[in-house]
Amino acid sequence: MAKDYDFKAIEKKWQNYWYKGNIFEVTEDPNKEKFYSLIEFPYPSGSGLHVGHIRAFSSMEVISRKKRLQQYNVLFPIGYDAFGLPTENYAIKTKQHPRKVTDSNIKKFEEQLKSIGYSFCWDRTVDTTDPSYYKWTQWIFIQLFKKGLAYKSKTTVNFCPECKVVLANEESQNGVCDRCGSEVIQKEKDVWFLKIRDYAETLLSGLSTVNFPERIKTEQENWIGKSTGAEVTFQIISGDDQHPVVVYTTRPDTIYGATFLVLSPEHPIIHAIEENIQNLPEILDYQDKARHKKEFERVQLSKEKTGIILKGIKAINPLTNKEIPVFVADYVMMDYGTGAIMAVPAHDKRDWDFAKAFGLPIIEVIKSDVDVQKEPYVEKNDKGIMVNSPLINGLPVPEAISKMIHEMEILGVGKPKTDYKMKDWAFNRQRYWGEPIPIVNCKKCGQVPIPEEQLPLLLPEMKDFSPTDDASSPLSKCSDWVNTVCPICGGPATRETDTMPQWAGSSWYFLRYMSPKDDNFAVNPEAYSYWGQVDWYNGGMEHVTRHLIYSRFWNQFLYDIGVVTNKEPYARRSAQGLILGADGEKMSKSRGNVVNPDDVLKDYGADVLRTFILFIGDYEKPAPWSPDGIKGCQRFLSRYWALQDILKPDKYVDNSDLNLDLLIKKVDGDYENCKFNTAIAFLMTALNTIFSRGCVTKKEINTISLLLNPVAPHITSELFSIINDGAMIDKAVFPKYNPDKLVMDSVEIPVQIMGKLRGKVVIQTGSDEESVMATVKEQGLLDGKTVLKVIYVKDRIINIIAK
RNA sequence: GCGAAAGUGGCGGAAUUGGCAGACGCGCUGGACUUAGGAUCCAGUGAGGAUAACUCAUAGGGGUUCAAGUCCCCUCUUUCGCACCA
Repeated sequence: MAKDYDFKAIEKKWQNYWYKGNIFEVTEDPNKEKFYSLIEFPYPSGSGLHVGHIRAFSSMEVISRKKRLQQYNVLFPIGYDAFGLPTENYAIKTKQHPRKVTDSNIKKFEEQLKSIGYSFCWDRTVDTTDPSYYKWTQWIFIQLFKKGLAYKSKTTVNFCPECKVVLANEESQNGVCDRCGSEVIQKEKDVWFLKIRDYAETLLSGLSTVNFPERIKTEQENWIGKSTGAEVTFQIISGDDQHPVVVYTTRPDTIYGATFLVLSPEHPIIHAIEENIQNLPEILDYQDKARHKKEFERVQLSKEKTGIILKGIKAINPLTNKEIPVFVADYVMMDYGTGAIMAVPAHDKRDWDFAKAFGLPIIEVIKSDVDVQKEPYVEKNDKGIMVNSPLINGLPVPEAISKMIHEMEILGVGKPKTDYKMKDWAFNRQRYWGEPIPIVNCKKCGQVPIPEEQLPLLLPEMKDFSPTDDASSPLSKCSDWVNTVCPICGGPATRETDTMPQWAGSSWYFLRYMSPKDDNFAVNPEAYSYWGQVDWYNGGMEHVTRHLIYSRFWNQFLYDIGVVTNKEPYARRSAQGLILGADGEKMSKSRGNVVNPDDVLKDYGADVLRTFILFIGDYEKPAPWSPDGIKGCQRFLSRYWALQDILKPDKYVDNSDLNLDLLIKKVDGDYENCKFNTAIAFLMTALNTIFSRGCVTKKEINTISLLLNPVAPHITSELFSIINDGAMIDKAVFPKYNPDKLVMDSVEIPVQIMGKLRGKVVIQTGSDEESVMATVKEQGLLDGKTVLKVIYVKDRIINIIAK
């Protein structure tokens, strides 16, 4: 009998072999095919690794180890996305420097990751807060600035009074701060933006060139929110003057049904025509109220339409030349389209609600069975036919749209227009622990990027980097650093005191891994030409509309300026599901259902933890942690260990019950498709077969060891070396299956009579219908019935229709 | 409201894409070995039925088919994403 498996000692032994020997480090080797597998690098929080990380990393860990055994040159790097608020807040609270906090957190993460046995290329570790890294984050910002893709503009921003930081729209959904959950308020500020909207089209079209799950593509498409339509100019009559107001519509074909115009409360035209607005005080009051409603409130209170007519003001429908009333209403948003709409109540729910509330005319322009006076008819299938629309009567909607746009162009009142929901990326934060924005403000020269040879622009050393109450950056308190000279004219100038958002460093880290120590390039061109695209990137669904879009944007920009040669950074993307607490709820400290991986490691060891996290369920779906379930994986691995006790020379073993070729095909294929749970289930079944047979061959142990090695590398390394006189499993080759040997000689198939299961017969593989029927009769399954019809699916099933 | 995905034993989940529903694991029941069992091994385990034949079972209802968890129609539920987007 083999000794009990001492996971503590054996896991330590192999980790030493891997990490001291640096065996996962790779160099560009043109003779070997490369494989670049990437995980989302962690934020090194003080609480350390959680089980969610382990699920997220384990998929690419399995793929990386498997690809190495399959003789690929595998780049599987690790790093830390270490700028950010929690570290800074913790540093302030504990009166330490964030640098110190970050370093000790990173150290802890590294120890934990190594104790799980991950096969990262440790020599390539990057840290976004390292000046040698953020030098290049700043460099990319300067390139964006030089191309006019970084600009500063005054806007109202979402401000979290708790974190004292400006938030992007993505970080303040539903009007609450993403981080602390407190209510966001609106504040007027100068804000840096990156013109991601300029890349909306290529971000959209690029999706067709990559292998992302459909749900991820859909989410990104929705986020970008492309719509096509037209801009149409209405003239507003204000006293003796006419003012053009442009509306955006996706349905220019319905313009004959446009019976009123609605302006957003913020629309600038209101100020221009205010002398002719007879009920101006009422309007000003409404504007004021709208301003105090936060954006999310305007959205949430959408049930009731409010608005006020502009008395004394009219607009002209440019197609009918009829006068129509003009309203201001907060259901129209200033930041989408043009901030003004033509309302077509017959065919738009919101316009219809508004028209009903204000007693406005409703004119049907698309034929339907619906009485549009009673409910709006919203066209969905593009099959409607236009009515009451002189220029386009009788046309189906799609043709009506293009004809109408054409007519509008002739009349000079409209033109085609494409719009996007996605807004430019607010790119600054008023915090200390981030990359300083490398721009100097000079009274004479304006905004001047600091010369590239002066990068990195280091964060100044400060004693007190707590946030200010007035929403300006802590860096503004550091006057020595703020006051500088203009790189162009040499005159006095001041530095930008804001820092970049946390998304900055993570937008290009996958490139830095290729040449993490290069001083001359963000990414070394030679290294890039070898590693190129990330072959497979796994991460969370929560990053699909932020990090994944931002980093695609940066990569596309770097492609445009010739830094990289692939337009898309990631060839394939997968996403793991959440690990929930044992109660099926999201893990959280307040619920007390958090599983600490260190405890699991202590009780079961790394291999069991790794196996279980992959066996727990469908990789892409959420799965509750099961404290009992993990025991099944522990038993599985100890049964695997016990294989050595029943090892017999090949000639004494009848192994016709186990098809190794099929096993290889299933396991390999399941790994490639993220079906880790079923891959492990197949290996369990193989062990069940072997143990019920009672003996095992060396070939079987070796095949199973190699198949299982990516999941449980320690125990398989050990057993492989025991069985093979000290040979190293990482020098072995992953097994290949023989396609000719996938089918067994005989197969048992079900026999159905009248569609009901009535028995089973064992047949030679590939038998024809006659011989199967003969077997069926032989076994008396027909019971003297008359056969009317037989449906036989080869090697699968036979169904007999009989009386 | 719009869009997407999903609903299978006590639980996590399988099902070669229309072909034996419940693989694999947990849990549970009985047994063996044990001073002991939160160790290990063996057997059983969807429900009903005399533990037999058989019948019923994949959210509910209808349909297509020799054959439906899988395809079609309707209803319900859940999760996720987007949301006064013009």
